[in-house]
Amino acid sequence: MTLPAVVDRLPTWLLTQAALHAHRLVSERLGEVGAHRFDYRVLAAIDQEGPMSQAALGRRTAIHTSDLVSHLNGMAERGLVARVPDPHDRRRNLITVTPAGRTQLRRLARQVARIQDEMLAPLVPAERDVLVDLLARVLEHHAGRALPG
Amino acid sequence: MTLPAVVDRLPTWLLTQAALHAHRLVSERLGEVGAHRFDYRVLAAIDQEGPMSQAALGRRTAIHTSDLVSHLNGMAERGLVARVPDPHDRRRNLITVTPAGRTQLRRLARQVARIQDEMLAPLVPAERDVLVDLLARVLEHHAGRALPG
DNA sequence: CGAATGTCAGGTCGACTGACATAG
DNA sequence: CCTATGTCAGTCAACCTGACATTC
Repeated sequence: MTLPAVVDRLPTWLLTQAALHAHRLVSERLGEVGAHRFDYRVLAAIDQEGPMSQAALGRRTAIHTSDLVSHLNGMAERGLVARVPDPHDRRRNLITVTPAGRTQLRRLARQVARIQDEMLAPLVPAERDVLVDLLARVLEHHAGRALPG
Repeated sequence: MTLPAVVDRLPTWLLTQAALHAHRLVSERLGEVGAHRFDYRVLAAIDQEGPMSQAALGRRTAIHTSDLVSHLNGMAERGLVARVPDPHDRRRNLITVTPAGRTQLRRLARQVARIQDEMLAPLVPAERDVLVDLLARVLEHHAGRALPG
């Protein structure tokens, strides 16, 4: 492939292009095990922090509330999560992970680890850490503003 | 904002999130000067390498040919580029930059530089170089495969 | 009252596919 | 004949907006 020399070293370009590849990889590899991109984020968030409302889950996972609704429908149909009414706040559903969801989470965690390795194949471990640190700092800087929803 | 702790250090997550911010920044800041995201890529590519066919331009800029058609329509209407028939290959249009296009290119180059600075604000120059290097290597590794079109 | 929650209907934009006529 | 080019119509997935009823 002929890379656009013009723009070759532009951070915003490199980021969006790398993210495109990352996105494709994740979608493909998770699709191979019958999962959607969002499944891992959702399962891991609840597994780690316990059942929470859809609004809280959306904030945690940066999935827009309106998208979360239909995706939780799908995950509930596949038996991965369940909605239980919050006894203390009747507006809320507490989203819980089913046993099948926990099994799937373990499988996805392995798959996700493989995906990271594939994504960063050309970098040695120390370089991967550096990349992650730099990206995390950039992200933290921008996280304050402009998270709509 | 509450960042998703689960996924906090996952490269693919960090990349897609950072790219989201980058994308927003670029679209907003270029919109402010009446330009589309693609304008800079297109103008810079031709300015740097001379007039070329739409197919070649698409390869250079990683803009899909079918999208390029309509965007070039817009840029032509705005007087930034012109299509001239290639005398040696009657299938081709050679895309050329008009004087107005060159003026706009200079303006956009300045704006793009500002955007990079805003994007990488928390990093010192040496760190920015490291980030760019790492991303470029990752991208080069993935560039071989899966560039559809 | 004002604010948060879950739901839905829909809009926009970017990446992509498929078809086609024309030319090499 | 097979391939490349330019064009168009249209799909698909993400991200986002706006509205609404319910509950706090």
